[in-house]
Amino acid sequence: MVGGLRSEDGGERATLAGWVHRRRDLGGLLFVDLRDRSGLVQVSFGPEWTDAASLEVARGIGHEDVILVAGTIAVRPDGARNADMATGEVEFRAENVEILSDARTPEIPVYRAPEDELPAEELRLQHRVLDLRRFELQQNLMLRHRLVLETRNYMDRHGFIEVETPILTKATPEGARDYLVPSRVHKGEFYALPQSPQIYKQILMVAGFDRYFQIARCFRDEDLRADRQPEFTQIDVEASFVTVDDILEWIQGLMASLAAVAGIDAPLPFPRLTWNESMERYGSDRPDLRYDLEIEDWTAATADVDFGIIRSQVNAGGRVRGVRLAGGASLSRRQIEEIENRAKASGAPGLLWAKRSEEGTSGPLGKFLDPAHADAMGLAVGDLALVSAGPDRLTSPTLAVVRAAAAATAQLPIVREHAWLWVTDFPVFDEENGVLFASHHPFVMPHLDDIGLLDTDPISVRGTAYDLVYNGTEFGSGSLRMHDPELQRKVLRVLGLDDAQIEEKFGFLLSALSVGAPPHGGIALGMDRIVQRFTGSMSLRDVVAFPKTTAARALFEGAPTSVGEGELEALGLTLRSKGRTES
RNA sequence: GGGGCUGUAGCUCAGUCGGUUAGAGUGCCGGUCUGUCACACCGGAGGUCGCGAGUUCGAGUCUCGUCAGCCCCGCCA
Repeated sequence: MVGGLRSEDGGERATLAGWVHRRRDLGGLLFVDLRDRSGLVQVSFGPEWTDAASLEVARGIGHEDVILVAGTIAVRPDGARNADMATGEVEFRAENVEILSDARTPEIPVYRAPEDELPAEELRLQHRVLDLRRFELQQNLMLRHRLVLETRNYMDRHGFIEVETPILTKATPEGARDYLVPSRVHKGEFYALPQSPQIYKQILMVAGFDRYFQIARCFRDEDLRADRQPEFTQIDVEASFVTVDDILEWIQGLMASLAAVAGIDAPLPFPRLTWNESMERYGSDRPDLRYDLEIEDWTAATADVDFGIIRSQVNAGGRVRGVRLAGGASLSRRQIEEIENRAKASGAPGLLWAKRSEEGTSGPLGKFLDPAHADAMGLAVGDLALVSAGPDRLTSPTLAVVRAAAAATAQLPIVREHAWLWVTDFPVFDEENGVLFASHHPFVMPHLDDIGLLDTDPISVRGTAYDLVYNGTEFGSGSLRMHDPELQRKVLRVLGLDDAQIEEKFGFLLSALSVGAPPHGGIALGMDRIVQRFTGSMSLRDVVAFPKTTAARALFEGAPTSVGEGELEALGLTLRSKGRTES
């Protein structure tokens, strides 16, 4: 490993191998920066210590060639040391050299000068083998390895065993589209790739593997984003005879261990908020708590404000809520508009605001306020209130965006650089256009106190579900599960499934739950996302060795591809149309 | 499915109002050089301006379409 050479190693004979990162040919002397994944070291060739034949070979060395050099590690002469280089005290004096592999001129450079831009991502993905030689990607994948290793060690220390579950499986009940794999033996039938090992891990609980985990590959056939890949890796965990507290303690311990590997703070225990509190105070179920800014309820404070929008929304049962930016009155109209635009971009109908100065209050809402109102809202001179009036369903997401945008625009101070949070007691159900659906997945154990509400008011049934949030990103999500097949059946019925559908989709789970199922629960954590955040990468593509593009293509290996008639026929398939331009 | 941005030499980019020979840096090839580390210096090669139509006397530049990459919305319960 070349990157670890130091002056103490001076005088030692050695043989080094690696890639030619950079070369400097001075005529008589020739320098090569030799690279492997540990770093760089300067190899020097000169007539005084390199044999003549090797000197000739060295002249022909090109970028990215793989070479083998034998010689001595030498402390560099005075004035020739490089303080910017970890190995800058030493150099390797090559006595002879062998080119193990001749590289063609690389399509994209591995070496980059300090100011150089990265090549276009399209090219970096096409020539992934070269891009993966980049220092940053090597660091990312090495950290990823250490995090996976620490996960396995931690889970093992806590008595969990890793069990592999199938990749060729049955369509799972998550909401995403499945990747399907045609069966050759059973023509016309398909396997699905797992969106998660959810049902398998529950069945493992019934089978008695009371503490399970898996570094599990999952697949979802949905459109992609910077933080979404069609295949991704979860730390999947399930345990029997446990409480929510047991799981949260194990997992926050795991996160603290992983964070320590990455050199990130994770003080235990992580704070907890119920879903209701989180929505009330931050408008979001994954608030970014790096900065302090909370939503306030100003319905009472504005009860006698004679402003049409407010009165009509409150009369319709809505509330007046908003965030108060201390000193925010200094924001320009343009900055406020920017916040408003971001709120609108995420579906908000509009945003009201009020500034308070020595002269009084101003702004679309401000002009309807008198000093007493401003006092009641806690709005001091110099403050800015950003306000949304309406039903919580609309104002919460709006204010969540406003909160984030305002924090960015007003450059609110970061009060904690690493903000960990548990959000608990997610509702079991959600609804859109009058249709009820499972807000997490349909196996979440409802709170025992709320089971009576299943028939009367399902929307208010709280679940034993929790999310792990780091700096506003959801790292993972879990719950206790229903181990009583009758309760499970009931929830599925509430979701609108009839008995035939329940049998077809969940029969094997219900059957398993009927042979003696222990109470159990677990969580799934997004490994890629954790590595992304820990490395500070902008994209998941920088923490996955061979990622897909946003159109789900693999540019390096060139997938997907069309297949021949013969292969289709063996699978019992015919294509309706060929090629990408027909639909 | 929708919106936006980008596409010029191997790579990173510039290219004026539509104008006749499309440039720079780097890389590549050749040469000089014994302490460089973004080595320096001299010389050279390298272009389907993503692709296809259209407008025009004339298109890298304007219009339409299309492909690819990226970002966002929908979607991912």
